[in-house]
Amino acid sequence: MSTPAINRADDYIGLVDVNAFYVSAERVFDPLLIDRPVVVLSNNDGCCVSLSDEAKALGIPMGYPWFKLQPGAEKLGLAARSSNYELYGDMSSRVMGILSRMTMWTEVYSIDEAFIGLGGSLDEVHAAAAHIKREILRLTGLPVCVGIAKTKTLAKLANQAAKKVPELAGVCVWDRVPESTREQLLSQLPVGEVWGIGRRVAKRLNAMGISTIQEFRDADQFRIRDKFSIVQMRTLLELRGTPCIPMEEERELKDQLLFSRSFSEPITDREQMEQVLAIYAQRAATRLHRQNGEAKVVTAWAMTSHFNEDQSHAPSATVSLPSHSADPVVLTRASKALLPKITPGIRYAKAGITVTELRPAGAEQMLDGFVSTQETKQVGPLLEKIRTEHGSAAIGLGSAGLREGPSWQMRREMMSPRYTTHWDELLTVHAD
DNA sequence: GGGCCGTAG
DNA sequence: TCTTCTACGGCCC
Repeated sequence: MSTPAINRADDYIGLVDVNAFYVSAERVFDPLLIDRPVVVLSNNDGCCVSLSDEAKALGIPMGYPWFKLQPGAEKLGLAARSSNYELYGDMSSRVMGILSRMTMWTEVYSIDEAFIGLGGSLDEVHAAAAHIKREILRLTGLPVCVGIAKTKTLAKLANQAAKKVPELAGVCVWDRVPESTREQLLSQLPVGEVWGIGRRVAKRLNAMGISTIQEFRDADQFRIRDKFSIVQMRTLLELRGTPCIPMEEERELKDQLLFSRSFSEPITDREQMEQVLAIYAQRAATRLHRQNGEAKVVTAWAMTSHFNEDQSHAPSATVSLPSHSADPVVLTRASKALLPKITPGIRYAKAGITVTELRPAGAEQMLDGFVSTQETKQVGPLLEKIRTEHGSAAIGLGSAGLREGPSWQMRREMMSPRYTTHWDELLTVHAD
């Protein structure tokens, strides 16, 4: 990614985002899902994380639990898919690739969103965005909307307008909208709709008499900073058109890496928790290794369900390793520090492994004094190679080397094939 | 620096 | 049947 050295008057920020990304990705490969209400479910088939417009029209809210929908799904004509992250990840890279070829710069913000840099007059910028939208649809089959403005926060807002106002046809250049229309919009939209203003802050703002975006933008910036934080003041200034949120440099290595999963049924004893931690630590090690990183600190944690208030327990154990490592053996051993803190009988709903103080693998290797035997033997890379070639269930260390899927393993009962990344799951087209 | 909170998608 | 997962920044002590 390259960053413009200066902000010129004809530099604009675009926010491109795929409409109902997971549902749209499923529809590319299964056209029977088009024009139907469709939801994509979270891990464990727990709740809806992506909804088609038709599903939204049925009144299904984001995050609604699937077990409550399932009984009536057929009658509603509602289709569901388990989330297929391999497919979405691959589709996402295709979209990001197109964006980076068609724009001055691209900052990938999430799996389905990117900020882009565009230059020129308002009309030129609008034409460029419309072209980008058409190209993404042509090359990937995915529908996107584009919002364009002088700041990230306003580009986000413009993107929402592009989605909601049919006349805009999916592209909204904020400064091209008549001022009276913009002001009317800002005076109607609740302040919580702004990027960066969440539920808590919105509630506190409301209590101060600030309920619309317009009222927030016109509030005293220093009062906002004092009552909240610098973050909210930046948001306010961005709404006034002053860029305060810079482009993020693409980082080779993140600050932390976390692997966590909810269980399909609660875990109540230490043996099962030990198995889970072994598997999770190995998954964390695999990801760390794939990112070419190693960690100094490992935290293993577990928690009961939020919906189980009377028995709430959230133990965690942090271990500082003698030296940086991405070795599954080392991470697994460290994660066992949690076990003594597990109370038998408590119903744990979720566990996770967080690794922090990351650095690129091999950095300062010579200064480390010694390298562990497992690392010398390259156990991690070997495990990963076997998993890649024979599937992730093929091999595991210690308690993780289980043949049968344990009872707490996650449910993914309605998963689509990995059409774009596995030869044996390619889409078959029948012509008859 | 660690723990917690809030936010985002 | 009982509610996702990952990452970051800021505040506070």
